[in-house]
Amino acid sequence: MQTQAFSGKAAAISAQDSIEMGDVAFRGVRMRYERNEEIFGQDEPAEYCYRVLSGAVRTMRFSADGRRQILGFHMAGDLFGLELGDKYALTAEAVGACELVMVRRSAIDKAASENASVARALLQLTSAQLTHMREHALVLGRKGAGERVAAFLLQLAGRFVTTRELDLPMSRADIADYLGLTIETVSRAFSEFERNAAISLPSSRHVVMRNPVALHELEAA
Amino acid sequence: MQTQAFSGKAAAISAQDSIEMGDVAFRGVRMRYERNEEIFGQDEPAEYCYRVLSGAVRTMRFSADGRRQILGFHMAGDLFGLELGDKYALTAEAVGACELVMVRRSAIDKAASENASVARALLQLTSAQLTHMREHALVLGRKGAGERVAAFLLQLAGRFVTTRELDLPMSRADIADYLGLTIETVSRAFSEFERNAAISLPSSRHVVMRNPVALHELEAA
DNA sequence: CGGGCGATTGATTGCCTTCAAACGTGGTGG
DNA sequence: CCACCACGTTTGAAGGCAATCAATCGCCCG
Repeated sequence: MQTQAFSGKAAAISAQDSIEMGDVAFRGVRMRYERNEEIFGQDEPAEYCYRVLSGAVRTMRFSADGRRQILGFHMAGDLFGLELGDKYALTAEAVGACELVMVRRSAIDKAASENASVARALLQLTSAQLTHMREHALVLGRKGAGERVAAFLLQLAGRFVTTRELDLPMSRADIADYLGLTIETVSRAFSEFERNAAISLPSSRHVVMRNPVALHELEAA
Repeated sequence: MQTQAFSGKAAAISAQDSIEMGDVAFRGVRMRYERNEEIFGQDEPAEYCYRVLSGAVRTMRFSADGRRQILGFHMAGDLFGLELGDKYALTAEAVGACELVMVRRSAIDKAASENASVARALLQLTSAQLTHMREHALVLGRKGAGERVAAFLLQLAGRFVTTRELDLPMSRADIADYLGLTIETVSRAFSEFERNAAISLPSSRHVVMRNPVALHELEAA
């Protein structure tokens, strides 16, 4: 097994190619995926777990007749593909070109059964995802179109505005399938926010938060 | 600490008042709650974890302006209130009169850090909830009213129809807030299913699956 | 028998989707 | 280097589905 002790910044250089969980850093393989390339598919054997180095990844589920629901976007630093079962429960694709580290799940599973801090980190990650999905269920079940888009922007901005600039790695179609809307409705919401001076859109993928307070109000409307 | 070794059916009688996680059975206190009574509220300190003995419990989140999203229903045997943080992330209420067992979270946390099987059971539970929320996100984001109600009935029926009879512990309002719909729309869907001979409704809380295949078709429409 | 609450049904409204067209931009080949 | 094409985005118009508003029904309990 390729695990090794990990001690803070001392391992910073090699950490680039590893995934840290609790006390353990798992050395992995660096991979590059191109725009819209599939990383793994639902029901495939779940052999690997991934961390994003650069770019963005979307995870999603499909309904029987092909409708797509995006469940999350994963950016630099985020882990995904951590399933408990032996098959992936969802599909992952590269939003744009991206670099990932992949680590064998068997290594992580083994470590988790031997090392409590790894087990705890696993639980923490799963629990964080659960919290995110619960919040998202509230958005999908009980919010209008404008509120959903505002919530999305604020979520991407890290909820507390440090920089007011925001680069969207994903298309309007991705945003729509994440928010349970259509491309057109998402686009109209952006346009409306621009008219309200809540944001400005120098380009379709670049958002400037002109008035974050207004966005917060739009979210809870 | 009130944990004790648990060895299968030998402990069946006392298991009534305990919660089993992995190798360990946590002895708890039996509680009774009346219809609509709050069991715990969002942001309250998360002191206890619960198991349902009888009746049903709903867990939910509220938006800033008070709209309610029910995240799950918990029936006999189900656990709820297992949070990682020190506060509950959601609110739990009794759907109808119900009996619960409650166990101190501190006991479970301690056991989890000492016993890998408990830690694993915790992860398994959290992961199952995550899977459920993902599926629910697909329903909320991408399905029409009829499909949502059909999916709800099939989910309650355990997805594979053993008995065709179904007793709904919850009101139309609860179903509506679970599915992101209104009471009226849920009611209309039930009526429509009855007209289609997919179900019959001897009373508003009692559903007979007359044609499960039709329901499956309605779900994916 | 009367009161109250949950459920059903009907009529209308409104929001989001659908359908359709135009716009802009980035990339490619002439 | 420019023209053109493709694709993502925006905008407009019309339609549909679920929400809202409103009234009645039915049942449980007092």
